[in-house]
Amino acid sequence: MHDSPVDDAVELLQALGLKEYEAKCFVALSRIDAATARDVSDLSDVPRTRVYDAVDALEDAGLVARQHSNPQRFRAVPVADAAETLRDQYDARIDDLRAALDSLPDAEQDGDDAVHEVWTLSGADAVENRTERLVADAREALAVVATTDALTDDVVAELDAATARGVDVAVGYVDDPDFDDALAALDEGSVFDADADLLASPVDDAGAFDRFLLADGAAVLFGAAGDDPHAVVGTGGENALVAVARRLLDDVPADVPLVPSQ
Amino acid sequence: MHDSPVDDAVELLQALGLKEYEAKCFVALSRIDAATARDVSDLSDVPRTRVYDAVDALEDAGLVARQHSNPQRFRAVPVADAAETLRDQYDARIDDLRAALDSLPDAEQDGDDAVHEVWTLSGADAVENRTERLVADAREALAVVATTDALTDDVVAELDAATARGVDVAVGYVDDPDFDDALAALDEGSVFDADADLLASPVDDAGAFDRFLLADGAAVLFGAAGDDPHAVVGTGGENALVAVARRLLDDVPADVPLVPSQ
DNA sequence: TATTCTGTGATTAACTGGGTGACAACTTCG
DNA sequence: CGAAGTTGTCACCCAGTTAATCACAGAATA
Repeated sequence: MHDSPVDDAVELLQALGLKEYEAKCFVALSRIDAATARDVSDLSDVPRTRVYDAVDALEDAGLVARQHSNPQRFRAVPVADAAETLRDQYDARIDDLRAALDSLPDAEQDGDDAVHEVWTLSGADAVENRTERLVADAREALAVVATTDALTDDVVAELDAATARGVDVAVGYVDDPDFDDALAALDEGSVFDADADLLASPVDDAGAFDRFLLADGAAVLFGAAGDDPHAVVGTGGENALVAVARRLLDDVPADVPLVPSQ
Repeated sequence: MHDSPVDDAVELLQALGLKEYEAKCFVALSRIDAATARDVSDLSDVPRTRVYDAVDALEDAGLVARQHSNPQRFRAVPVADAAETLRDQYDARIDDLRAALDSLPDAEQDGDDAVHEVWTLSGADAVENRTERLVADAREALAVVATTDALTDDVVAELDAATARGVDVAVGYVDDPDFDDALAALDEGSVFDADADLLASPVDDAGAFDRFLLADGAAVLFGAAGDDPHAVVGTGGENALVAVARRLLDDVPADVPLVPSQ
């Protein structure tokens, strides 16, 4: 069963950094035109004496307007404006963060350029971003097998860009009616016939992967969606993962370039 | 004096919801290519035994990749990817929030349509959004006096849209070289010559305002930038603020429509 | 084998946030 | 005007979280 919209909104606001009381007060105020502290308390189960604290914070965050009368009356900013205000604040913080991280003093130590390393990565967004980056960083050859779900617009755009800059892109064909649509933007010549079961076969006991990339014969990525989205990435030509990758692509036509043709 | 970039980044990450240890570990990892728990501890002042907890959380958030060896090695996702991942997560939450708030059950009680009310609003983003909304909601007449800083692209776009839908828009001219540029998109006929000191005069002891809007003779907004960005908004034709508004616009040419011509 | 290091767990202290009550100032109403 | 109720501010307590430290078994290294 599903939570009520009220609880949903409260939880989301808390996830966005508001305290429980603040979230409840804002939701209550969003359901009413204007209200006193008592009204808010009755509608939100927040103790009346604490409504004032919560509303102070909401006012500072730009989410509530206040009428300085006695009794005071509060009003929530319109939903669209509240969402926009929150988005503005987070965008600003993230921009600042980028700047701060970019200007971080380096602390490099051992130039330990290990050639064969295997890393794991968690989270749907992280997998998506890493996938795009791997495509964007490909220099000469790129093989991809992925479900239609994994081929987001952004990924396809990166594949396009890779083709455009001269990378040999080979996208494995998966038996899915939507697959052709997803790749409409790509050159047909770069699509080959992949084993439909390839992605379904369990590589480890965690489950099946939904995408698989091999770039320049040196960087590999296996990505899994599902409850626990994660990816296994391998870097370096000596990597054991590369062997696995080659093996999985056994049935690729001979003219599909999987490694740099140097 | 200013904090170091390291401290800045740590604070920003905490503002974005990370714990202190998580933030410090991520910053440390961002300064180095790959590192063991000990390396991270040395570089971040986080107790070594707690680096593991922190990195677990960072991995779940998609901000850190892990090499499952002994000793384990950790690597921060590239700055651009990290920022993108965080932004994706917040955008998704905010979209969900909008949906939840839109489907909130109403709890209207007293149809207490007070005609003269004065509200205050805090925060630069909230003021900006409220300004845009007031312009967007104008139906017949709109008078604006603002500094060039207050006339953001979005506000000018809204002014444009208002003119396009038949609203009589009157923008007070402020003596600023950039002012003409800011209003290049607007019809020249809608710009009048305002008293340059109008915005500088202290209306209350909080300081000067940087924008002033009067819509349909019924809605008023005074906005102040500076250390404590806030706005005073008045709704309803009977509002005392409207009188103040009219008084401030004494020197407006007679053909500038300040109230609906009904 | 001896020594050092890694990774996990338990434990404590400090802090934050939720929850309750006291109380003076103010409003309202008889 | 006085009584009764409401409002807004504070102080306080308690529980859950998080920072901080220690103990220890297994692994790696010399």
